[in-house]
Amino acid sequence: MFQPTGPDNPSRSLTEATYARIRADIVACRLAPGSKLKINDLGQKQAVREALSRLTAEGLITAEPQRGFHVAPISVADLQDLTRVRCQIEGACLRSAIQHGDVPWESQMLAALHAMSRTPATPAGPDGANPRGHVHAVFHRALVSACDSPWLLRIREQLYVQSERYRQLSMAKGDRDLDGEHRRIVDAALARDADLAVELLTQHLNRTAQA
Amino acid sequence: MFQPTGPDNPSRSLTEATYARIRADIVACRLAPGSKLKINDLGQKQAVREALSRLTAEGLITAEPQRGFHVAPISVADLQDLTRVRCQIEGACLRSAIQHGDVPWESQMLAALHAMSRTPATPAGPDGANPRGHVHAVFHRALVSACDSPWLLRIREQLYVQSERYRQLSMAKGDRDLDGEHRRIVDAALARDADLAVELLTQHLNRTAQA
DNA sequence: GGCCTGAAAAACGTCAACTCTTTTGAATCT
DNA sequence: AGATTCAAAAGAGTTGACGTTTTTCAGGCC
Repeated sequence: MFQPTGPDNPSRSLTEATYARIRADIVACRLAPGSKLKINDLGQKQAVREALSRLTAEGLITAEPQRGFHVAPISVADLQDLTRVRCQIEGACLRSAIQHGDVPWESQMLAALHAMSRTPATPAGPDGANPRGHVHAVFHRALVSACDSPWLLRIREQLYVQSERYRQLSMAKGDRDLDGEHRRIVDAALARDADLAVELLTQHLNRTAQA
Repeated sequence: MFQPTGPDNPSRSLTEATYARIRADIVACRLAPGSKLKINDLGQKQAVREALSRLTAEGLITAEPQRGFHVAPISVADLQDLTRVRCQIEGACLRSAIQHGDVPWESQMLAALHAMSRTPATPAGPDGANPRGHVHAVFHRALVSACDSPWLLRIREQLYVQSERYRQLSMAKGDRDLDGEHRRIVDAALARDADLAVELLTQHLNRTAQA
């Protein structure tokens, strides 16, 4: 039979592909927050329903029985709350990573830092791929990759995805020295100065939320 | 977040009901950790698939394409990690609740405390209903209900469900003064002594994890 | 006896048709 | 005009059947 949709089809199942596509559309705000999601327009019904169910549990979508699905709304209050919690969680992850980090961890951070400095802010490919957003996610993940708590990392990932939606909207405010901020965080982490690193990270997150 | 679907609460949709049922079965360990889940045995296929998808995103189930679903495994390492993170999250929730709590919050706590002291540890109804587990969940939710951070509460709820699975297994160790521990936490909360309340809560969670 | 081979059976994923609820909009009544 | 009612349209939820992949297990080979 035919293995559907997509120029490159790495996914094994249609459901998986549909899930990834809709999720990317939400995170990139190509699907407006609060807007209604019409199942029939999104692809094969079954696959879509399953994908939306997963996204519901993830907090990117809200569901009401017999009334369909909506993209989760956003608000300044939500951003403020989200940022505050992220500072706590990411901070805890970073502390743990600094305590347990080994050489591969250090290498990963530096590699991600370099990749980011060499990736210009391209205006979003038409296929939906966003290289800048991707390296940014990779960097922040590398920063905490040595954290020894799977649960903390899982929560962190969940919150990061949420923040991505706001980040997409505040783009173009490119007057910040992002690379410099990242650089200083890495320096503090390499020096194993947990307090300083967490402080810098907190400032970084709070600054990002100003938009 | 989630309203259990009992016999008296017929859910509007089959999917919703199936989701609630399977979830309850996992939390109560009627579905053994790590065991394979056969879709055809669980009910109508579509509803089951959708329910399992949601549970996957919630962390109660693992999924591998073309290979079906498994109940998420449990381990001592996972319990230790989970407990550590829970102390942090529940602690943060409790601090916020103590800071922002009003009279209705105080009332809720006392009501839940009383309900628990009057609910004996019944040996699990045949319909799956577990009154003791329910009032326990209600109490811990009431404790932090005045927390002003929706995200913290959401994370807390997620982690609580996970811990419920372990709690089910460690039942019968009824030689602890649970009501007393709960009582002391409430007293500290009412006295607005955040440090003491969090300390007592941490001890409470850690003791529960000893099993 | 242990191991590889391959066909049958089970389970997973996909699809199209059907039913029921919600929504919409036009005609009617106050 | 504004509100109300009811019927048609749209969309959500459910069902059973179909194709594909994985797993099982019996038979043969080393």
